[in-house]
Amino acid sequence: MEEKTKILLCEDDENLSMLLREYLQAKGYHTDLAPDGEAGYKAFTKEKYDICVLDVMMPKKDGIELAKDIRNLNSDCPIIFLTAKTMKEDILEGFKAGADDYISKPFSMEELIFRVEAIMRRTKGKKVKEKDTYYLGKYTFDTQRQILSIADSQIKLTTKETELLTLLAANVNEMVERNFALRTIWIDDNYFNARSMDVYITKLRKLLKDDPDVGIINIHGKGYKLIAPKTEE
Amino acid sequence: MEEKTKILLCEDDENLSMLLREYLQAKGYHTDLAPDGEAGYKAFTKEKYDICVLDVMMPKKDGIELAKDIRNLNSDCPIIFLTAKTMKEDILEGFKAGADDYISKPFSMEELIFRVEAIMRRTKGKKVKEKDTYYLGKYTFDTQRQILSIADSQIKLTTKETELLTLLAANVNEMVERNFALRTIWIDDNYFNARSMDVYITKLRKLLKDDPDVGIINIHGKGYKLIAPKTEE
DNA sequence: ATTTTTACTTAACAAGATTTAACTGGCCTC
DNA sequence: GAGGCCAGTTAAATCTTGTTAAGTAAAAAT
Repeated sequence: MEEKTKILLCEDDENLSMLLREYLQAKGYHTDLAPDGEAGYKAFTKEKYDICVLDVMMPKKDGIELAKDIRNLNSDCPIIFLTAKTMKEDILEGFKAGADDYISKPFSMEELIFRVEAIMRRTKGKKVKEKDTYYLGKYTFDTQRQILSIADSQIKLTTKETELLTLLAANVNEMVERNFALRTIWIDDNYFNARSMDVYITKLRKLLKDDPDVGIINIHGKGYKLIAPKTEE
Repeated sequence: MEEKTKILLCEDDENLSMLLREYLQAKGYHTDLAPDGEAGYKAFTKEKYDICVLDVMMPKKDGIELAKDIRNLNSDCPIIFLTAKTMKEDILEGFKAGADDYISKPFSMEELIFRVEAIMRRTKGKKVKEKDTYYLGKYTFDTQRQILSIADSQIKLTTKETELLTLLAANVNEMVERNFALRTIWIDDNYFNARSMDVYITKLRKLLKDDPDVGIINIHGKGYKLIAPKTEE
């Protein structure tokens, strides 16, 4: 059996951390949460992780301290910091403490996934399974090239179209919550972004109309579900 | 045994210099530190360096003075300046004193590495272990000779074309941020340079149009991604 | 020394992507 | 079945990217 990549996520904002875990899970990562630096350290000593994502600002022990401690265990586990946007000093401090990368808040979850995968690619070389082509009924959707094809026509999708369709395709025949999609792709789930997402749902529906077995349905008040016939993996 | 590239780093902020050394070391460079211009000069007379990275603002003897002195030893050792972002005058002075390139603070370490490697590529021609030939679908891209070939046609690329394509090729199938590219290649990420980069993206797309599996796609508001089929290493 | 070539930048405009706005209709509750 | 919220659609506005051509400056050639 294939081993899942294991991520240790230290973040004191529980909202955020639950959300991130959910998303990482959907992407096939196993994620353990720690609400502060001390808990993070404890978790790190008990389990073997492939990657650590540490908030810089945390109670009890901040991310920088924690990173140093992790490095002291002479671990070469890659570390990604989450920092507030302006804190250039944090970033420097972070690199000194042995960080591999950092992301400034606010960030979209896609961004996090992207960095995680970039690091896994660099370090492990393998282990990134990251599906990049989905088969949806008669459609083929290449997330790398941002191309949706059916029969012999290829349609180039825009970035947002790709992001949204990727999210839906990663959860075919399962519901994706509106807010989850908004926060994943648009970062903020305010009124206007919600309208914007509506617009993109409309666009995707048009793009997907050539196969009657494929479509996006709305679950009132909850979210959307991409419907497509099951295919062999 | 392969000789390491030797870098002389003159920088009075010890935090920063230690950090840079660590990073350069990780990238396979040997780095000597000097905390001020005089120490830098002394070090330079004693050792042979492949490249000098000088902070402009330093106690005792500033980077400009030091560069002049280094040039007086009729050395052709490449020099990179570190300057504060706003100090346009420094940059002019620096070039007058014989600089090869400069980086404005704050900069990312990737940026520094990239510049160092670009210079090594230009000057030494050798010694950079960094991959110097990329295989992009049916294309072969020789960064040393600045030649892009497909089938039996060879196209000579200009310096800027080469730099941009190298940056993209070094991150195939991954996004390169617009600003990163701008700051790395054009040094400053202002409006006009951004337009200029657009122009070069267009040129590269034209050059790459003979293999449908290769292309540069835009990630709206973020950056570019060079798409190419995966090849065995 | 003058012309020619080359690399690159600036300008101007066209096309594309995304968001905002305005309006329409559906669904859900009471 | 009326009122309120949620979703769908379309078009306009805004912002980003793409393209082409003209402009500039330095290098190379004559």
